Amino acid sequence: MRELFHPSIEQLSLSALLNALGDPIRLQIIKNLAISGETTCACCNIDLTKSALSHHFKVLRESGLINVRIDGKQRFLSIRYDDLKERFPGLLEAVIHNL
Amino acid sequence: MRELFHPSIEQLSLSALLNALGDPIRLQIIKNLAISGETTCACCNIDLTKSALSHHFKVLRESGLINVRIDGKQRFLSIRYDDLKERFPGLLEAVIHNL
DNA sequence: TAAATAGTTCAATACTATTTGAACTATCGA
DNA sequence: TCGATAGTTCAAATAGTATTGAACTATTTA
Repeated sequence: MRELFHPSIEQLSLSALLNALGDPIRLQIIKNLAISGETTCACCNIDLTKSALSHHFKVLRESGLINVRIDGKQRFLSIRYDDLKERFPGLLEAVIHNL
Repeated sequence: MRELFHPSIEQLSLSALLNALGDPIRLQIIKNLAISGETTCACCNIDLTKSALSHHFKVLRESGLINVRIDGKQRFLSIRYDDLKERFPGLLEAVIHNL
């Protein structure tokens, strides 16, 4: 695996984003990323197997909420603030503000 | 059935709200309510059986997104703007603005 | 009181999501 | 190159959600 799929700004869907956010574990991941900035998958402090975490990262990535940057043997996760702000202004700000 | 359960402001949960919103049909219902104001269940213009619609109304009501007021043989649905604004300021505004 | 109206509930089915552990890929360091 | 590290993918199990039609409740109107 070299490149990971990330939806373009035009491909973002409101219901897919809300659906991805509507899970307590994924919301916790977003909260951690909002606090810590870019981090690796392992830095999420969530008590789940790594394959279950990988599943949630995939849902977040494919919905457009996060960017996954591959660097060596690690993947760095970050919230796609600018893209989300452009497509759905105010939405992510409101969610994060209410975490 | 005389009284319907509606969660109090303190009982509202962000992930339950986002989960309720993260479904295209329920988002369409919210859109219709945002445009039309209070309406009956039958006024949703959604091509689903009435039992399926009833299910979605229940999810929206139990998550705290809508209020259901019984009046005679009809139920009038409306968005709980004020309660949501108090508990999660900016959230619903952002969603509705991006519908 | 009988029929119509508005919606809920139930049981069954189908579909979708979550979780786990094992096997896998890719990269880095010794 | 060997082993460790970081994470993905797969198959299988489980759990949860959505949909339908039929039966039901409550209310209104004739």
